[in-house]
Amino acid sequence: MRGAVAAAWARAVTAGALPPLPEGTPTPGVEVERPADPAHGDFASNLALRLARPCRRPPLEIARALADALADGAPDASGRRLLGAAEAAAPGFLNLRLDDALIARQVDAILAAGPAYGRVASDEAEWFNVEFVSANPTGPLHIGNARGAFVGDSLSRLLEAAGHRVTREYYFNDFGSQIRELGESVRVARAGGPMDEAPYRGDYVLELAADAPDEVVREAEAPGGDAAWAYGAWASEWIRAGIEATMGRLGCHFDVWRSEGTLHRDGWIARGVERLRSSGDLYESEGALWFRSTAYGDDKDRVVRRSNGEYTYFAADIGYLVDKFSRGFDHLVYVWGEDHHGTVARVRNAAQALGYRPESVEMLLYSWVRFLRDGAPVGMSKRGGTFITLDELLDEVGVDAARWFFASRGHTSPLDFDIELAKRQAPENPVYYVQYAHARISSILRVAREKGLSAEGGDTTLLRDPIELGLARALLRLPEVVEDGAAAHEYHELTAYAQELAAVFHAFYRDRRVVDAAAPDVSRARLALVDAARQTIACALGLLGISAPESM
RNA sequence: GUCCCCGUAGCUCAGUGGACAGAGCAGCGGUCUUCUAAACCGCCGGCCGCAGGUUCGAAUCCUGCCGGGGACGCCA
Repeated sequence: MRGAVAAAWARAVTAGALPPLPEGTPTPGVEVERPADPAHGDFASNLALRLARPCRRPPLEIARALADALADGAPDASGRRLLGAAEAAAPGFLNLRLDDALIARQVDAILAAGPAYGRVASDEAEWFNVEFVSANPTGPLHIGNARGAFVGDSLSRLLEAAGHRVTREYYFNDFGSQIRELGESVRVARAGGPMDEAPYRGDYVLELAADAPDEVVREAEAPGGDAAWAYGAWASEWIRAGIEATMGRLGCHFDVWRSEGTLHRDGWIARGVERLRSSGDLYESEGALWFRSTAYGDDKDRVVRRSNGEYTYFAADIGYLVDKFSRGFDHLVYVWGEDHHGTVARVRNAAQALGYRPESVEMLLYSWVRFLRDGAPVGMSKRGGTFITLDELLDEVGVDAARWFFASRGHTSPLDFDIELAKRQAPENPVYYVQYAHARISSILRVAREKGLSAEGGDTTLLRDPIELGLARALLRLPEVVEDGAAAHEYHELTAYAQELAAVFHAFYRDRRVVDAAAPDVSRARLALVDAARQTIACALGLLGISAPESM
């Protein structure tokens, strides 16, 4: 569509209907958007408004010239009509309407695409590494981890739909003192000691203590054995497996579980540091090794190796960068809580110093969610054990409702999530509104089958009235929602679209009867239409990891 | 102190340069003998935090201020 407008502009200039741009004027980009008001057509361009000043002509006059030029060249290369109408509107918008027959024909294309409808083939397919959650395995996932989990998985699904390849990755620390503290907590629990002396005090520590297998206990309690380490190593793996199970419940499966320990053992950290040293980005001072982050715009240099010889977390970040890029990714996405804001600059700087394109490293920071119960904030402390687990949240409000809640908000918005309110409003939640549309259509299809009617052989050229075409138009927007969302790394437009699509369907349902034994041809055409609608809703929900029930 | 995010309807949030600022929930009033009423229709509800500026046009961009959250240590 953008190309059609640009071509029309060129034709208008050649034909002398519009003056050429004066020398030295930057060419305005041709912008085409979906107007908010359907009366303004399927697409609209502000090109005339942008050309008014350089061309020294009234915008409306320019818009008229563009509309005329578009009408001249309406049939595309294959001779089909794309445009139904092109008209100028005050103050200078160019409103475009697709040809109705073309819209109706697309219903067949949607049905032919099947569940793959909405998936876009990208000209510039890239391989993304999306790293998210990455909570240390010192306790079960809690509601504080929820947003990162949903954000990361929803984004991954969207990128895949847009034709990219995605590796979902979870990074965890099985190396540092936190694991030792976890093990110590298990030891204290087994010894029946007072838990308020243990570093971690949640109920799950008691469960771990009770479930520790004999061989772990033998190793831990052996004379001269390192009890904290032995318990910690076992417990952290046990917890990690639990995290994997919780994520599986959300429909999220990580491709790679990367541990900081293996990063050290496999030499990635030393390798990364060495590369920075040879590129001259490191220096020693006060016995510590520093990265010259200020050379890349940071406000201070950053320590890589402490004076006691230990690598910092930042050093692990450096090694991890080298590790990730060595695996062939084009693009790294880090989904982090906003508390990581301070580490963004140094990691990107390190990537640049290592010779990677800075644009290929993206940090997606999400804002905190304030969890409430009947208006009162829910406290959260992993060490103190006073937290609500993600599993408990899912038990209470359900996977579909939770996924919708997080997917329908931009990740930079601070959110309030009232658990009691979410449960109480569950039936009114927009996610059920969308699912209901899917169930309703499924029901129509069932009824049709009982009456011997199906979409099979439906002639979509019979779809001509505005109600039918309005629904068909709504269906056609899915691919561009996917494309735009993936390009912007924003998925919440999908929820808005799904809701709107459901609303259009519900209105259609009110106004047009689908199954009518007296009019089998119309019935079959409309069955094709609603089946395409069902499929489109299922695709949109699928991209959000939400189920599409056949009945409710 | 420096930096980042946010401030839009009673509540939770979309909209981030275009055509009258939207949705859901909550509230009020209507609609089921007919493919699922978890639906539909109508009403109520906004100095888009405040003040300047840029623009043909600003909720959107710039500056300052106010309010909320967060980050800044050779910490992990």
